[in-house]
Amino acid sequence: MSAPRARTRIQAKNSQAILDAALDIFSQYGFRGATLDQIAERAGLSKPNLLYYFPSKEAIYVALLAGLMDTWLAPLRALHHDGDPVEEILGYLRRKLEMSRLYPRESRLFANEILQGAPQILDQIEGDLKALVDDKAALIRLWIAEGRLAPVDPYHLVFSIWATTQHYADFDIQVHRVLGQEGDAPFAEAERFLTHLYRSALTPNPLTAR
Amino acid sequence: MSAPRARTRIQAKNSQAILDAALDIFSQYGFRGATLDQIAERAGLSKPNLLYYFPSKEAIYVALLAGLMDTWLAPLRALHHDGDPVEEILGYLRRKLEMSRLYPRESRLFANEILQGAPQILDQIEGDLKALVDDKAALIRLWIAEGRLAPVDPYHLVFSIWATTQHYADFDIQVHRVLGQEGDAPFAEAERFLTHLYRSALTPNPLTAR
DNA sequence: CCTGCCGCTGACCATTTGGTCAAACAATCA
DNA sequence: TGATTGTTTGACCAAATGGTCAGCGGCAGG
Repeated sequence: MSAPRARTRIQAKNSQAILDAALDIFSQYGFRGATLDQIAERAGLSKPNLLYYFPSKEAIYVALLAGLMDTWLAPLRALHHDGDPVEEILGYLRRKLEMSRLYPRESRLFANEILQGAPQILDQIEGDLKALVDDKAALIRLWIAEGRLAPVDPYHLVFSIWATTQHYADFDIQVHRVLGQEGDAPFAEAERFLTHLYRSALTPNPLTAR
Repeated sequence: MSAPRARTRIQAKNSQAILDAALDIFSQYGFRGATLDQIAERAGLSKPNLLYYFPSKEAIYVALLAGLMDTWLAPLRALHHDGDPVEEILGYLRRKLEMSRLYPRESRLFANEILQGAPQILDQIEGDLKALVDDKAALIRLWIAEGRLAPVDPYHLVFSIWATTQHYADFDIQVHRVLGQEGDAPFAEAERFLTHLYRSALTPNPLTAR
């Protein structure tokens, strides 16, 4: 997802391989549960060679998280005042679900980081993330005041979209086993269900609209 | 949540203290990331003393998970055919949210286990869990066929309830920081929001009902 | 009060783990 | 080609980690 700054071809290739392998391992076991040996083996490199490219285990982890937040918030940033409010939010829902489908490891990495108390990204949560959500919450309140959206708590609306979409990445094992399915089929079904869910709840009631 | 079988008072007290401490640690760091020293310190016992009560780290972890699944599924089991379908599902939603409020550590332990590939509970997921969801999905389909519930995919309805309710336990740090609140206030707000969300989506439309 | 078991501990052990380093090896460029 | 820079590795290290064990103290029942 994020390409590291590199001077030579070999550097670009190997540090990318390291980050990719580290994403596999960290997203599954969390920072503490992952080992450099696991990452090195998955990357096809020796452990000392890993540490030639990154100074420490934590540096790899931080490098992964560094680029993640921006990418992760891009779908919400794209929520704009123009257009129909309900369709705007449904578009956000679709983009977020697509993120879960395309980048499940990143979603799990994020989940693991938060479960462990968000030691690395707490300031980003209180800073960028909170600011962005505050901003979009104000927009949603505006839409509600205009009668173009049913009156709902904008923060919990956003939380519920995060929860439902990331669930398909973070708990995909459970989803697949319960459904008895494999592959991306659940995502298409989820999109249909969630679209109905949010369209019902967000469409303003014409009988009570002013 | 689950009391271990014990013969003496001291056994009961200490193994309970161990399980309580282990729940703290495992739910935050996952199985691999947790250490016996952490658990021993939190339990106020020495590490050899831990291993006097449990034969291994894994045994503690398994003991925690063993009782969890039943408790975790109790709210869904309580979904019955009697009563109004919409209110039944809203009741399930409320019970599940209450579980997140009262037992956030258990929720995180479960989340961590699934993130790591559910090595210990995969068979329970494919067995008990799937069977229960299949059963309740059939009930929901019945309600839909009777026109007493809007037509929705029952599996993804359940998934979305899991996702939205467990989110407030698993991601509570994020929720609290974004809201700038502390304590249980988010749960009350979430209940209001989610009630509206699901009531809107599940109430059958009288215009299209047959 | 003494005997035997339960509870507990310090010392110890093997393995794993994050990390270092000197030296070997490969690529590049003047 | 030779000098320089970039890349890789085997050997090694200290700390952390899961686990063992002999023994000691205390409490309980006879």
